[in-house]
Order: sequence, then structure tokens, then C-alpha cells
Amino acid sequence: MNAQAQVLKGHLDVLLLATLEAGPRHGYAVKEALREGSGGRFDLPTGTIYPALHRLAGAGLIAGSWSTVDGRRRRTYRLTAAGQRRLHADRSNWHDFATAITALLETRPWPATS
Amino acid sequence: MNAQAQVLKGHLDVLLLATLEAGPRHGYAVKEALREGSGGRFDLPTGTIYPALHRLAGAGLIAGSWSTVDGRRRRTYRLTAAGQRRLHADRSNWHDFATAITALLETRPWPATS
DNA sequence: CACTCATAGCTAGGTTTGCTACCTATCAAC
DNA sequence: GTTGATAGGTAGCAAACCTAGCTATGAGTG
Repeated sequence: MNAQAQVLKGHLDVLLLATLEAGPRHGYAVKEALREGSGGRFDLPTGTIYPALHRLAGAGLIAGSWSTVDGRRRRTYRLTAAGQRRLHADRSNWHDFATAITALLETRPWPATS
Repeated sequence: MNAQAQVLKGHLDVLLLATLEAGPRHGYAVKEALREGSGGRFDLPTGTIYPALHRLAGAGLIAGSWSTVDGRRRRTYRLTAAGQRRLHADRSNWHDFATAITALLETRPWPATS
């Protein structure tokens, strides 16, 4: 059973891209940025974050590179040009989407029940 | 390959419940209400609508009853009390969710890249 | 020293969701 | 007689996110 269920509903990718817009970050920092930036609302497990970053990297939207800091390995990601484009597109799509859903949820009354 | 991809991303249920708020409708009418109410943006295939309605019925959020109109069988759905409660909750969740995402996407600049 | 916690990374597998692709059937229009 | 809109349905795939588990380091506490 799923206590909490899919909090981000398909909008995780945009958010990940957005956290990288200001500059490169490693995975854990992305997770923290999302948590802090949302006031704790989006505190995602690493099992969500890392696979998603791999997915974005596989799609060429971000690029990762290994480094070692204090004997701790880190994988730092940066936005690629394609990622930047995707972010812009997704941001605009989000606005359209949110507007459409909000409008539908506020439609009152709905067109006549035939 | 998915040309259009999961347009509703987990928010389908609220919309279906919302279309039934004003009164009972049969499945096809729900589909049309969604299409018209969104200006054509959410023109979902019946393969999305019907299974979703079955799912909601199975969860006790809507209740369906068969009838026959002009020799054509129809299954008319109405919101249950639980469905009404769920709709109210989901509507409020949507607003919080949308606000949070929008805020994150507009966060510029993001908290310092460590 | 032993332990825990925050940091940092990872994977396997399951469930849910929405979609494609298909099927049946009636009625109206051409 | 065939098409298109209406009306219902299913099987099965793919993606997405989550749970649950794993390794490892460094700092702080007992």
C-alpha cells in the first residue's frame, strides 16, 4: 500500500532541472535544494532522486561528472543546452497545465448535465 | 513511443470527480465535458476514461447504474458522499501543490550552489 | 572504542497510472 | 452500404515514483 503516493505526479523532472539552473550541484544537494525550496513539502527519498537524475542524464538533459571531496565521492550535475531548452519549455507547459486544471476545478456550474 | 505522454499525470481522478459534481453523467458525457471544459486540451481516449471510472467506482467514490436510452446502454455515474469528500480534499491539495510547484519554478535565484 | 547521524551514492522490484490498440453495438447521414 | 458519432468495453505495455535495502565516510556522543 502506498501511504503517501506519487507526490510529484510527473513534474519531478522540471523541478530537478530547475534546481540546476543556477549552477551545477551534486545529487544530494539537489535533494536538499528541493526540500528547502519547498518548505519541506517535497522531501523526496534518494530512491526517487538518483534514478531520476540518471534518467535525465540518459536523456542528455543534464551531464554528470565524478569528483572526490574529503574522500567522499560526489557526482556533480550540470544542465546541458538541451536541458536548458527543456526547462524553458516545461516551465511554460506547467503554467498552461496548471491554468487548465485550476479552471476545470473551478468550473461551477459545469456545462449542463445532458 | 509516446507522442503526447500522460498529459494528466495523476490529476485525472480529481477532474473526473469534478465533472460529476454538478450531477450524474454517463461515461461518454464525462469525456465530452472534460474535452469541452478544457477547450480541447484534455481530449482523452476512452481507454483512459472508462478504466479510470471503474477504478473510482471500485474505490467507492462514484457509483454507476445501467440504463437504456434509445436501445443504447448507458452507465450513469454519480458522486458518492465519499467522492464528494475526496473531491473537496483533492481540490484543496491541488491548490497547495500548484502553488508549491509554481513557487519552485519561479525561484530565481536558487539558494546558493554550495 | 562503539555507536549513531548526516552526508553521499546506488539498485531491485512493485504498484499505479495512462496510453495504445483493439473489440462490440446502435443510430443518423450520405 | 458505408461512414461517423455515440456508447461501452478489455488487454497489455511503458513510464514514473516509491519502498526497502545496500555501501561508505566523517563528525559527534556516550
